[in-house]
Amino acid sequence: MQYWLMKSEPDEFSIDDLASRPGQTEHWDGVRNYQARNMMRDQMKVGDQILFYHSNTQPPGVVGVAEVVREGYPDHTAFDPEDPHYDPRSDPDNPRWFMVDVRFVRKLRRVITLAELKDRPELDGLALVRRGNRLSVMPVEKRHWDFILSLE
DNA sequence: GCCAACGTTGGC
DNA sequence: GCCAACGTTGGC
Repeated sequence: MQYWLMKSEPDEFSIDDLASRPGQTEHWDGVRNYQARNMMRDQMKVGDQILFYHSNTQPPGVVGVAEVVREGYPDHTAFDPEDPHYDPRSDPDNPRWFMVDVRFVRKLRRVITLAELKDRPELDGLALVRRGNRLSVMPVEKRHWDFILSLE
């Protein structure tokens, strides 16, 4: 089993939105970055655990846990001209963008803020706290996962 | 709202 | 294949 961190802007899709979806499950659509796509298409497996991170909010930080319930499949929002994530270069016969389905596991008792995570030498090497990191999907080592949740 | 970092695009 | 221009992310 592997561990991941996924970013979402709470104004767009928050941990509470996930918890209130039917089956507490939603597809993670709209990712338009090749590195993130490759991870969702090739590496994320059913049962993998996810840190749910709120970005572009005050304060940014880890707010909950989710898990993968369906492995990579084409992101249909890329085919829909009405969708804000429409990409005419993605073809149903040769899809460019992929997504996974994730299910709510739990909310943390408190937000573990980015500022706290940056302060911790134990998290050196965590992709999230590397300078300039903009990936919206990234792997998390188990030792980092355990440490982050120990801060709760 | 600013802007640094970084990914993508497209002319050459 | 290089790289300048441009767009986006996301913290602050």
